[in-house]
Amino acid sequence: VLKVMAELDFRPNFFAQALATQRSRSIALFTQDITNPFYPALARGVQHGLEGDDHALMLFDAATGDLGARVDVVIGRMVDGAILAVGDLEPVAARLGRAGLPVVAIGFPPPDALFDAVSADDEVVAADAVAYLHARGHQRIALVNGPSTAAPGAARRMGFRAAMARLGLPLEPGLEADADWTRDGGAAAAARLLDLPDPPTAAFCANDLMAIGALDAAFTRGLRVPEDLAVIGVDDIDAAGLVRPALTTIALDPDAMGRVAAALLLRRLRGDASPPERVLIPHRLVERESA
Amino acid sequence: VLKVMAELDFRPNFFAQALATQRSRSIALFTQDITNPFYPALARGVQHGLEGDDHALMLFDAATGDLGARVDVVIGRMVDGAILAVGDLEPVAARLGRAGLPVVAIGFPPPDALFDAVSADDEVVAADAVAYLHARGHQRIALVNGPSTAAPGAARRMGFRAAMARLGLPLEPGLEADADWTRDGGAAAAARLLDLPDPPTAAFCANDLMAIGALDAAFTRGLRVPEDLAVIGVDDIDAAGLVRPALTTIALDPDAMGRVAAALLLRRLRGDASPPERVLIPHRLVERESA
DNA sequence: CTGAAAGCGCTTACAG
DNA sequence: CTGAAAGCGCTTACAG
Repeated sequence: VLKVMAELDFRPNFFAQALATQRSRSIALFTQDITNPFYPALARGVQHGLEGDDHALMLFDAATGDLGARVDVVIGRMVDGAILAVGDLEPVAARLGRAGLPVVAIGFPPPDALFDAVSADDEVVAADAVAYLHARGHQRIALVNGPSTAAPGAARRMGFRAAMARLGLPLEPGLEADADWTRDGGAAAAARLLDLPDPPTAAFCANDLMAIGALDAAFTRGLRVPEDLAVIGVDDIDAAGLVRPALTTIALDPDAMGRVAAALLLRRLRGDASPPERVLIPHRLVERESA
Repeated sequence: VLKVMAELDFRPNFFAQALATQRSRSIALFTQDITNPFYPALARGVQHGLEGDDHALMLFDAATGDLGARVDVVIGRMVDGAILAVGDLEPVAARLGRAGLPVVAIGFPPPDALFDAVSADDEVVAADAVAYLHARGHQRIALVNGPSTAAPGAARRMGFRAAMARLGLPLEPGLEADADWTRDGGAAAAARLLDLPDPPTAAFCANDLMAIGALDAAFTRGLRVPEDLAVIGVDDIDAAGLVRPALTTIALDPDAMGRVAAALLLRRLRGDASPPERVLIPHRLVERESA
């Protein structure tokens, strides 16, 4: 029988199997913006974490179309669990949770969240950036953040403010700008900051794409980096080392995040029901030329 | 009834539905290396092409683990069709085709292929690059290619050789190197070329990542680009405009490729059985500093 | 037009 | 240990 199966290249019907067993042996990764190199790196990490296990990984990118609708596709047991690397994770986590799917978040969930989470220690990331800039003599430090209503923007803003206060630096609302994590958005936000009557001398940009945008804005104004404006980013994507001046940034570790997230999810799929865990992945400052 | 359904947040069981209807309303995109920015851009294009249609997109990345195994997951009607953006598409297309799944390839399939394909006109891409380098006075032009056994490496090599012959330029086997489409691979291949007794003065690199690697190799040898070595890439990823010197390259149009691929696949899913189509997406040369 | 039944292709608990 | 039956949750063709 087995021989004939092999000969005919027989493949069990996936849906019949899944319907009968009530499990699909696959998991979903929801990604905020696959076009941001951080996310492919994260996806790679998840794949690494899944090696030696027969769960398949499906990637769903949020940026186009309605995230809610994409999530609904996945519910109804299309996957056994999900990893969420999206900005606004509350509503989608709730949706998934209601459907009984285990979820692990990449990012900083609220303290009462019922799911596992892995992230950088985003407040410390921001604080490290501010401390570095301060050590270089900067007083007027701006924040170019992602939406600060959602993780990780919220945590990075908290860390920024706490560090500024701790160092006795001025905390002006006008020196904080929310953008959308993209290069263009970062350029627009930095442009607004630079056009202020009393502009900042340094900017902490909450990701590298926005930091590169800040470089763009400085260049179009004929400002030198880091002399006229120091900029520091977060992520350490490949482009950070390619751009001129090369970007000083805080390197996260998407591979580790992905691996850990996969391991946590696999543990839940094995039935583990221990309390939600939160694991913090170390970061490090990479000093280059822009600050 | 509908009200109660909405209240209970009822969601039909996906597998039961798929088993009964024999279709999943979702399609797969297989990607060679999601870490190469070309592929996220392509994925975006496919998503755009799927807008207004209720097919869900699942992304499977080939680079980690066994591609064959990933494909098998998808067979058994987990998806209704697949878009293949992988180097070695023959075997996986055959596998999918045997299972009765419509397939469209991104890339250059053999003339007798039974599936739709969309790609750049890769031979012309290579020829344009060679012609540009020749117009700049170069005679000894090297090729840093991806594996030339698979599309699009095969087509780009053909175009390279044809153009060299047409222009009466020397075609030395030693001036052709196969790498693996990565930055490191490109650097290693360029290093070998530069260490030749009579090294090339220009290199056509079949993608930007390898071209950036060629820049790396030139720099570690203290060579100036483009004076000592001119380099031209293909793709026009974001990094091409970021690196110094900025990369002269041939811009492909992954968004258009993705859209067209989606449209072709959707047409097949609607039952269209016309002969396989091959659509070529226009490219254009972007002149920057490296050549 | 409505409603009960058969069927999609598996797995698993159970009778023999 | 083997094999026939029931069940997973839908859809669809068909009888009423």
